[in-house]
Amino acid sequence: MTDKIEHLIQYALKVLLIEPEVPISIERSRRPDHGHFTSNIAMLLAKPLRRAPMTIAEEIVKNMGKIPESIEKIEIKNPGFINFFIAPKIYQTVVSDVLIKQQDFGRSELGKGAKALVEFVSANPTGPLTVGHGRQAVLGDSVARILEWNGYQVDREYYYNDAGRQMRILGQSAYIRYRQLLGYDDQLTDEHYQGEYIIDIARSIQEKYGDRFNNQPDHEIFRNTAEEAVFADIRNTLKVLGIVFNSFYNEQSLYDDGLIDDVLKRFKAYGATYEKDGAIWFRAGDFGAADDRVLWKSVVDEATYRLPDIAYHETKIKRGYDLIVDIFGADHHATYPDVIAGLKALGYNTDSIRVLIHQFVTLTRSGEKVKMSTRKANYVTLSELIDEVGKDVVRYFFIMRGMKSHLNFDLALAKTEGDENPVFYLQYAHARICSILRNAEVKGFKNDSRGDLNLLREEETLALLGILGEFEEICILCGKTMEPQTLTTYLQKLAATFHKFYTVHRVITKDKELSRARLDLVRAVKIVMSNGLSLLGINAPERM
RNA sequence: GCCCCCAUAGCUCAGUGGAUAGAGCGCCAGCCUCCGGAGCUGGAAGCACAGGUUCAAGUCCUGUUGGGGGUACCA
Repeated sequence: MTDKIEHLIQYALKVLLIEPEVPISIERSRRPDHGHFTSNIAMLLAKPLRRAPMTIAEEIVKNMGKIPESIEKIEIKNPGFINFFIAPKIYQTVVSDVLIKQQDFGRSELGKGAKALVEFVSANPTGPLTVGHGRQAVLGDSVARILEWNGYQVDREYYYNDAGRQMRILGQSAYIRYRQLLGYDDQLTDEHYQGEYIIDIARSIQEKYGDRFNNQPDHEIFRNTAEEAVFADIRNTLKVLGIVFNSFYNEQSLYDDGLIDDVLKRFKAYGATYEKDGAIWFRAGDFGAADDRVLWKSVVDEATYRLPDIAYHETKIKRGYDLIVDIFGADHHATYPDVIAGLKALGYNTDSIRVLIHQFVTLTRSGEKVKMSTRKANYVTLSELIDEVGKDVVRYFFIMRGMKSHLNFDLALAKTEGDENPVFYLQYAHARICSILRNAEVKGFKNDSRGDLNLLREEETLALLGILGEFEEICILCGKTMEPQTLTTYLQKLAATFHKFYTVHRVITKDKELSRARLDLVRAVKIVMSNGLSLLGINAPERM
């Protein structure tokens, strides 16, 4: 539709011998009395042409040539908007479009089959996933789903660090708990992981091997058993949320494959490093980052996390991904410029990398803030949260706010079942439609019989048709911005418009023709709602 | 000190530079002879502050204030 309108405007501009320096923008009107689409072209041209926008608008409208039937009316409104009113006939075709495409309605070819890698969660296996990880998990998975929907070939990847200090401490924590089980009075320090799960891990070692590893604090069994147990728990939690990764990439393999040495060697060869105080520094400042950074420590003979991070990202490029999406929490926002700088130093173009930074989750319980720290173990785990409120509510809560906003997760509110939870509003709309359709079947309406869509013309009905028509562009918008929250806002609007329609108009009436048309309409709403929810990984229930 | 994010209704949040800023919760007043009242209708109530850019600013820029996160040879 916007194509047609743009064509009309372009035609008029040609007649008027105006060459616009600005792109012609056509938007959906926000208010019904401003038509369905609107253009501000006259106002944009006012300055270069040095003429009043109203006059320009009038001339454009006068010179559009033949107006297609699909456009019912064109109005000019102060201070120079050109408003287009679309014929109901055009609006009504959305319904048949949805019914034909079914579960594919809304897909786009934005990505043109390009390979995309979405890296998210990437929590080190030192403890159960926290509520904070949950936000990232849901965000990342939703972004991945949206990209797939828009024609990308998407892989989900989890990167974890199994080579550094944190894992050593994890092993030590397990050892100390093991010693305690053996009856010694070893104590954990603040540095260690305090969680109950460490005791379980220690117990499993003790049950299997007794005191065989006593006095062997550095034995790999502690670290390995802990890592394995924690990872099994993490995978399980993610699975419950409906999140499945294509690959888990571990830091150790970068060392094993010699990639760390290789990157460092090239850095040195390119003169991107220097030595200072016995450490090896990267001239990150020369490649767009704020400050130079240490790559190789002097106090211990090992790399800082930046070096493997850079090597890891190089593999993403080498593995042939056209789009690389990194999802980080706000606490990591300072690290990605170093990675970008590192890749630039290695000679790569980094335009294909999109870094999405999400803000923190503030967890409140009975009005009190709960600080989340894996080490202190005074947190609510993601898994506990899912158990209490269900997967759909968890997913919805994490995605219903923009990623740049701090997310206030009120446990008390989330735990209450019922109408406080906005996700039910969407699911209810879907279930309600299913109920109508069941009812229709009982009354003898066939599932595949189509009605005369021309009968769909009341105010509330046209509003619903309009919302349905927006779905495709919303999907594309989400694909570009990678902000799934736009979709939740849309689905809320869709549900609201449907509920309003429902209260005003009966779907199944004595008028068979009208009933058939309205059944088509609600079937279309059901499909769009279901497609939208599936992009967020949320169920669309038939009954509630 | 420096860097990043945020500030919209009593609370939690929407709002692709456009024309009268929207929801939910809470509060007040209504709507079931009829497809699911987990719904619908109406009411009170708001863009932190000060400049600037623009025909047009909640939206962009600068500053101020307030909150969160960074700024490590932890990740």
